[in-house]
Amino acid sequence: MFNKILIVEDIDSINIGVRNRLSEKFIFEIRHATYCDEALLSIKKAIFDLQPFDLIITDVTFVQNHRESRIKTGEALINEVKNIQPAIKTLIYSIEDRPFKIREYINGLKVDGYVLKGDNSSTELVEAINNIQNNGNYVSPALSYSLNNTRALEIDDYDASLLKALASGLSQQEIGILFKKQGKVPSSLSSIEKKINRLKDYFIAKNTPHLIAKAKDMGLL
Amino acid sequence: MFNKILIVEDIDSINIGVRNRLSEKFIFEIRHATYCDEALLSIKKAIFDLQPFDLIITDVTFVQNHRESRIKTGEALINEVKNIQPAIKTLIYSIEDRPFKIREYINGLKVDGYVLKGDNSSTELVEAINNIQNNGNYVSPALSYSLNNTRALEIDDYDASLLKALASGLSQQEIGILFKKQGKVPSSLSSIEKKINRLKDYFIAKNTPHLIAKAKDMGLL
DNA sequence: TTTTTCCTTACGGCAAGCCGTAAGGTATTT
DNA sequence: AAATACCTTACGGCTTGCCGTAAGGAAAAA
Repeated sequence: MFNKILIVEDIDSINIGVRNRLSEKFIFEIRHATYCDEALLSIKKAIFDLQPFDLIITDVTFVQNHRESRIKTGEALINEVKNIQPAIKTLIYSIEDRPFKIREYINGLKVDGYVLKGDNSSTELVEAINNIQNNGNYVSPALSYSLNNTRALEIDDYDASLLKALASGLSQQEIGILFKKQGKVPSSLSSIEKKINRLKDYFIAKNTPHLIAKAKDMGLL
Repeated sequence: MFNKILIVEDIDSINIGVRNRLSEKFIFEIRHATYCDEALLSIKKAIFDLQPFDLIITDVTFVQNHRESRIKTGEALINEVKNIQPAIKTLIYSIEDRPFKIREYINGLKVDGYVLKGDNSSTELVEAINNIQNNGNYVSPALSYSLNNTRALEIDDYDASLLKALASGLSQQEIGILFKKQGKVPSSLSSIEKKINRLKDYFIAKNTPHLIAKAKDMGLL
């Protein structure tokens, strides 16, 4: 059973709503932080006080406001938190529904739960916490379909950096030079042409600007 | 004084949070809808019952879920609501912070208030409602700076459709043909080249893919 | 009205991107 | 070990985009 959890969320309305619901359903202590640096500090202090958090619930995106936070995203926060407390359970509570991103969180970040903010999300949150308490996982039902759909999966690391290079204004030649420097292969002009062509086929894009627009729309950039 | 308000918001946590706060501070009746079609229906019914809403508080973006809603955005909702009840007060409560968009809402849509979701937003919401009750306006302080900043203002209608055409994969020639057909001027290949060039200067973009990426980032596409 | 300025259009040379073909290399299959 | 398939690279011709110059036309200033 959890004794203490931390919610990281910068929208106060959500904070109030979540706290309300969770304190109806659970008896653990609920703390919250409105930005990532504050969250990390709380985690550290809790460890020092020998009363560590059992679970951290965090959003991924935070609005940049007056107070500068070193850690900008929930993703970075989870990484840092796991460095100092590897056994902590993690749950992402976000509106982000792009499969590509969520796969990153689940497979790369190894979060225990992913709840999509929506019209039933506080109920899902309760269910997710119950699962995680029993060492299980949870992913919002609305996402299971798109996660099993393989479409975005076929874009690999190479393709991603190629798109990124194009979006940052590099010419095909410059990309070749960059990739050679980075030891990325293939790096010849010819191969880069071919790779871009494959991407255009894949996204059904008529030319490079079109490709960039589509990649942006799909959240790959 | 307001007697009855409607909140349109599809994230339940926010709904709970906002309701909580507003019912502490005000005595008016609070209803809510989780999607736009439901909201419009409530507005119509309230008029029919001779107990119309005084204020509608709505988000702009809604996640597309199982139940299909004809009206997809808060923007469209406000338009339709004002058609049937022109005197109703309107307030947008959203995370959208791109100046270009917000100008549209305030100048085009003539909303009475715009509150940015953030770590102090429920307090702002209270202040905004107080202002609007006295026939005033309200815009979140965090936005006043970027709204007065003229940068994005210099992009006119022509530029916008040019960017859109590029993002949809048209070649410069094709754009010329399209513009001729639409009676848009200038439409010559040469002028289109020049206009694109101006945009690249403006956005400090090295080439067209780069331009599209930047335009997307700034929310112009 | 005349002058000036700004905008649109046309053209030509050069660079970048596009596309097909072909050769060499590497990994996999048999 | 040989054969096959796949990937990387190279090259040439063609199209598109890029950039400067220049001429014609419309609106604004004098």
